[in-house]
Amino acid sequence: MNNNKHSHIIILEPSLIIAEGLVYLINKQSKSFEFSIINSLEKIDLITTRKKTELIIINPSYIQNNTKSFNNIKNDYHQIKWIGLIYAYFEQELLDKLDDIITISDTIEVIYGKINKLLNQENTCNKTNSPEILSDREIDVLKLLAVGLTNKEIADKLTISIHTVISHRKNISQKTGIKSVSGLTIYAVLQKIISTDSLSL
Amino acid sequence: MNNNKHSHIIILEPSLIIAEGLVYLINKQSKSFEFSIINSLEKIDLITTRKKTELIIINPSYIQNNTKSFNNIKNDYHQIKWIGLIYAYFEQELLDKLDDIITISDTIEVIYGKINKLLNQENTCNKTNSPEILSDREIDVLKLLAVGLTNKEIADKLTISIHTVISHRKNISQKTGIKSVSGLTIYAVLQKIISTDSLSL
DNA sequence: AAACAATTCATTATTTATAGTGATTTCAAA
DNA sequence: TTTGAAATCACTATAAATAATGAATTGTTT
Repeated sequence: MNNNKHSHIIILEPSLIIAEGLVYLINKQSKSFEFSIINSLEKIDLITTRKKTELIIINPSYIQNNTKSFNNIKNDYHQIKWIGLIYAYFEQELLDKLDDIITISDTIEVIYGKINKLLNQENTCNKTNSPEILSDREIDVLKLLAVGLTNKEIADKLTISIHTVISHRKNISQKTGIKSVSGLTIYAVLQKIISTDSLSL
Repeated sequence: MNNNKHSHIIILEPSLIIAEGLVYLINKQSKSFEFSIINSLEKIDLITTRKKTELIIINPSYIQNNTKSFNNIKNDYHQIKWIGLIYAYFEQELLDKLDDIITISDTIEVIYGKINKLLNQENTCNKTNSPEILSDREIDVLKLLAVGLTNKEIADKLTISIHTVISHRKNISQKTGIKSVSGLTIYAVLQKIISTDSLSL
């Protein structure tokens, strides 16, 4: 168990609902943490200069568009542990950059356990087995396909032409050997490219 | 503005983080609400018998697999308003059953505004399109659809005409509120109508 | 007997998806 | 520097799915 008084945790999460809910629940488990809720990677610097931060709980979307900044911060502050807070689908490659992952469906016990585990360990790198057959863009397309969008809708969403979407789908089907939408959907679920959390339970 | 003291709100959301975060933020705006956080449709009955509920904030996944229960509750308690709390993709048909929608990215001002708007209006009924469980034949069709067969192939397999298959599919989509093949596939998986083993790779 | 749900089949018009074949640009690895 | 993968876009022709309406038959249930 973590005995440090007032370990400092930064929460980087766009939804205030989620951020405050997390703070509330962790506080209910233990008063030994101090929190800063922020909404951009850049603000990490401001906070860490004033206060030693031990853990950052981050919505991976902040990394998605700022991989460079993220890597810089990670290099600057080796001691900081990173936990991904996820409630949508993210590429496995993205999640691999983090030390651990929690989801909004996790019980507070699980979350609290993971936090303490990270704060009390020196180093544990995790590597995962991602098939990596599909390219980034193909995964983008597959994600949208698997939630029911048509080619046209996917094109609009990704701001590319429908021809490109069709092209990607051709490649996806070739690479995976799966032609049907239903097959690709199940593939996406099994590969954790999409989540059924939203539908289950 | 809502002047009722202690309006009662039920929150039906699997993620405690989100539920508690929502309560925290709404409370910060106004102390005039009382909350019950629950995790199944069935518990609505228990609570509403003891306390008059005016609003239910619900994660639509609870409806997806229990459309029947949902409709029953909606019929039993006409006065209750429903707000969907979404952070994943849901079919529009599903969301149409609700009076309004908030997302976890919404600011508390937006959320608070929507709650008050609903609580202060007398009636804005939106009709429900009575969905029921699928018939035997519809399940036959869904099974084959969910493993990737085309309508024509399904027709051949069931030795019926393609018109009949299309007819069944129309009914399936109406009953479930799910139009896309991928959505129906996930539905079939979650309903254990098919197993992911059949297509695993 | 009347009402109803389930199953079956049909037509027409329109929208989407698929198959096949190219092509250009960019960027990283050999 | 050549090679190749990734991402982008295009054209043609065909196949498949959907929407809107309609209807006949067989069973149950009331």
